[in-house]
Amino acid sequence: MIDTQDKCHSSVEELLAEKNQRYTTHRKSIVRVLFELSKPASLSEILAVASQRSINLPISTAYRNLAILEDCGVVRRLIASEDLGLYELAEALTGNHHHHLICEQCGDVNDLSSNSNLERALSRAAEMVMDQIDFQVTGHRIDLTGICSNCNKVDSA
Amino acid sequence: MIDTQDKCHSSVEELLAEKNQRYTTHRKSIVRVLFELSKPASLSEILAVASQRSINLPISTAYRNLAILEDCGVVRRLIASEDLGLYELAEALTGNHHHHLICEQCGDVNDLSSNSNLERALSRAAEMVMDQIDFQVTGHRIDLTGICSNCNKVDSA
DNA sequence: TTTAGTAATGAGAACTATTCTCATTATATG
DNA sequence: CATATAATGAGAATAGTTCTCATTACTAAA
Repeated sequence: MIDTQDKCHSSVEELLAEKNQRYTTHRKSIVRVLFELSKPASLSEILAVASQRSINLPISTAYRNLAILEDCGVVRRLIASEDLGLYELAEALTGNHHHHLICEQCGDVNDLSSNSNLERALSRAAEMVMDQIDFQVTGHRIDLTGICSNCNKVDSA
Repeated sequence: MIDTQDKCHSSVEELLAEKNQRYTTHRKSIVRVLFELSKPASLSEILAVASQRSINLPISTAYRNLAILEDCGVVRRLIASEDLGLYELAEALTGNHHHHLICEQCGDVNDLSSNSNLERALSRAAEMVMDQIDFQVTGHRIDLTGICSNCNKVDSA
């Protein structure tokens, strides 16, 4: 489990090097933002945080780099929101296996660290599936959907 | 559990009526296609099947009706594909609680009927989550990701 | 340190799924 | 039958994302 940003950056550097990619300033900025947010973020959120730090990150560069980082196993692009790509650091990088809490009202997505009971149940389920059908399971996604604390407050107000 | 298309159509009619919506020919065609495919389908797949039956379903009408059907609880729009909306009949309509097998290679999505072990584990997990954090869980999504039989064949060929 | 050669950048065009607009057509109701 | 409302369909508009291409920044060899 990667716990400091320094360790994170050096791991990223290795992953990029494996694919002959440079760890440029822009790429480092993106990883830094994702590390510090520690929740899935949309492109505009990433740009906003960068902008707060006077980092000018052009849209096309940001998308291109996110795609490259994804290809190198640094970033994962989630499929969780209706019409927005959300990005987070890959589990293979952080070592933090987790799932997501998705608010059905505002679309906000937050991490939910997994627990061993749930994971055991899922592995069993995956095995059952593999036995029964012709599909090679390599991973799973679990999202819990509902109403986040913010939206709950707004509703009752 | 709805097992015949006739039952399905009458349930849909009721659901629409609750919201003062008519069960028009187009809407019936969409429901029919989704019922018969019995797997999540993109708009273009839906249109293709309709077209095979000489049903001319304009894009704008199809989207509009899918949105209305979703609003009435007839259809569910999945978030499972990178850049395509996928539609299926809602579980509340069919009574068939299931999850999805998503092929990471071709993006194809298929149904996976759930089983009680898995569901029990998930409800427990949901309860644990609710206790620990401020998030009101109302549902869950589980996708198993991997390689579908088709892509497996192609790879080994 | 120069010099290629290659990689990354940035601005804006292009693309694509989806939604919107609005005039026309169909349907239901008094 | 008349009128109000709903649904339709063609195409414009929108928005997230990707592509293009000229420019700039690195890197490595001479």
